Amino acid sequence: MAKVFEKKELKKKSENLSDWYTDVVLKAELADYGPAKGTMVIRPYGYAIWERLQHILDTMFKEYGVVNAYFPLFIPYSFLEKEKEHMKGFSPELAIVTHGGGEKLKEPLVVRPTSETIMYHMYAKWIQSYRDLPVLINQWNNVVRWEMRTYLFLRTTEFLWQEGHTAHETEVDAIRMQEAALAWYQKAYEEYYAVPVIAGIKSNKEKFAGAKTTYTVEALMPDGKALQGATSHNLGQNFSKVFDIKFQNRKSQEDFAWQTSWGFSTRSLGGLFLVHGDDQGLILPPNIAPMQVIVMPIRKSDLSNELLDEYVQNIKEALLNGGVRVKVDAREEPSVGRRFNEWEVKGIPVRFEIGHKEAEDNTVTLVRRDTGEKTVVKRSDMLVTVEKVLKTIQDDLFEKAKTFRDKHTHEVSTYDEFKKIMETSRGFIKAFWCENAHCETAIKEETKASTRCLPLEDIDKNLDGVCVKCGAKAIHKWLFAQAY
RNA sequence: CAGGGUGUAGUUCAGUUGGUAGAACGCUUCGUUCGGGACGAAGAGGUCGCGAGUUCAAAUCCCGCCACCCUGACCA
Repeated sequence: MAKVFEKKELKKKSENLSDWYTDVVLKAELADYGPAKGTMVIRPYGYAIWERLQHILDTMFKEYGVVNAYFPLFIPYSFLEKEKEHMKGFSPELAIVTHGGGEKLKEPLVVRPTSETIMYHMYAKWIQSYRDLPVLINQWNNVVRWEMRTYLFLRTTEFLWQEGHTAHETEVDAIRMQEAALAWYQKAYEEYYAVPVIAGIKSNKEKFAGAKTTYTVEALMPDGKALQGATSHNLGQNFSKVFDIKFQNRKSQEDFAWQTSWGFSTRSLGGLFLVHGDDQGLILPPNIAPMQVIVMPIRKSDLSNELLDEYVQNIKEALLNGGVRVKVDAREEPSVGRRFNEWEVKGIPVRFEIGHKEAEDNTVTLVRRDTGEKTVVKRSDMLVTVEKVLKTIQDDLFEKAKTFRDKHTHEVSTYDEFKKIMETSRGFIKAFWCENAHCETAIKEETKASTRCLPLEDIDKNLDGVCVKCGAKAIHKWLFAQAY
C-alpha cells in the first residue's frame, strides 16, 4: 500500500465532515465567501467543474430536442400569486425589489426563485395549436432563494442551475419528458460524479410547490444525511390553467397544455465534493475533473534540464492528442512536495512524476490520487495505461460510494429500530409508511428523518405491510433520511 | 429567528494590572535547491470590526451597533 503523506493544515474528513468540507472548498480554491451574507464566489477551479457538468447535461438536452433560451431575472410579484401552492411554497424565501431608479415601484419585482411563472406567461402567448407543441426550453441561469442559513454550494442565497420547462399535448408526453430528465440527472450523478443515487417519487409534502408529482434523485452523504440531487416535476395542468396556456387539439377542441419542469443546480457540486474526498483533500472522478492528469517535471540544478523539459512537452502533447485533459506544473516554486500537496487537495485524479530518470528510461511515474499507488509506465504504453487507470478510478470511486450507501441503507420494521438508527449512524432507512402526512410530520419531528422518496423500482409493488409509525395499512416501503 | 462562538498584518493567532503593535506561516527581491510541506539574506505589510464614553493615556475598561462562522427551524 502506498505511503500516505499527511496534510499539515487541512482539517481531517475522518474527524469532522463539515469542518473538512468548508476547509477543502476554500483551500482547493473551489469557492470563497462573498461579501453579502449567504453569497458565494465560485472560483475558476470550481467553475471549471460546473462548466464540464453543463456541457455534459446540455449535450443530452440538445440530443432530445431541448433548446436553450433566456428569460428575465425580474418577475412581477403578481405572477407568483397566480398559482396558490407555488406562492405558498416560495413566499418565505423571496427577494423582492421595491425600488428602482430612486423611485418606489408600482408593483414589486421578485428576483426569480425559479422561472415557471415568467416562462409560462410567455408560453401562453406562443402556444395556440397542437402544432406549436411540444415546447422544450431550458435555461442556464441563477436564481435567488433567501435561505435562513447557508452553506457553501449546498445552500447559498443565489445559486446556478438549469431549469427546463416544457409544454406538451398530452400528459403521457409530459411524463415521458419528466422521466427523460430524471434519467439525465441519474446519469450525470452516476456516470460523471460517480455518486450513486436512488430515483424515486416525492411525497405530497416534499414535492415541488405547484407540481402534480415530483421525481427526485437522492444521494447519501458520508455523514449519513441525504442530498436531494435534482428534481423533475410533472406540473399537470396546474400552471397552464392559471397562465392560460391553451391550444386547439387535433379534435379542434380547446385544451390546456401539460407541463414539466426540471432542475439541476450547483448544489450537486457540494455532494460531489463530500462523497469522494479524503483526509488529503478532494478526489475528483476523472469523468468530471477539469484536469485529469497533472504532469510534474522534477528538475535537478546540477544537470541540464533541456532534455527533461522536451520530454515533458512531448508527453503533454501525446496526452492531449489522446483526449486526456492534462496540465503541466512547471513552476520553479514552491518545492515539489508542496506542489504535490496542492494538486492532491484539488483532487486531480492522476499525477505524473517525470524526472531525469524517466526521461532517460522513456517512462513516466504514474500516481493515483485515490489510492496513492505509484507505478512506472513505459512511454509506449502510456496512453493506453492512462485511459485504463482513469476508467478504473472512475469505477472504483463509484463502487466505493455505492458500497458505503448500501451499507448505510437499513430496512426496518419497527419504529424503535428506526429511531435507533437515526440516533446513531443515520443513513437511508426503508420502511413501510401509510402515506398519511401526519405520520410523516411526526416521524420528522421525532427523528429528523423525512421521506426522501418512494423508489421507482418499488412503486408498482403492492406489498402487505403496516406503517412503521402508526401501524395502519401500508403498501409501499418508502426511503427516509435526514435531509441536507 | 433562537442558541453558541469570533472580530488585531494576506492567513491563523498572541497581546499580562490600561502605557502607543507582535509571532508563525504566506507575500516581494536575490541566491542556493527540487523524487513528499527546502534553506540563507534582505524587505513590504496594521483606521486593533464600527460608533460613542471613562481616562493624562484604550486593542485592553463601560455602553450601543454591525459583520461573519457553527448548531437548529426553512430549503435545490
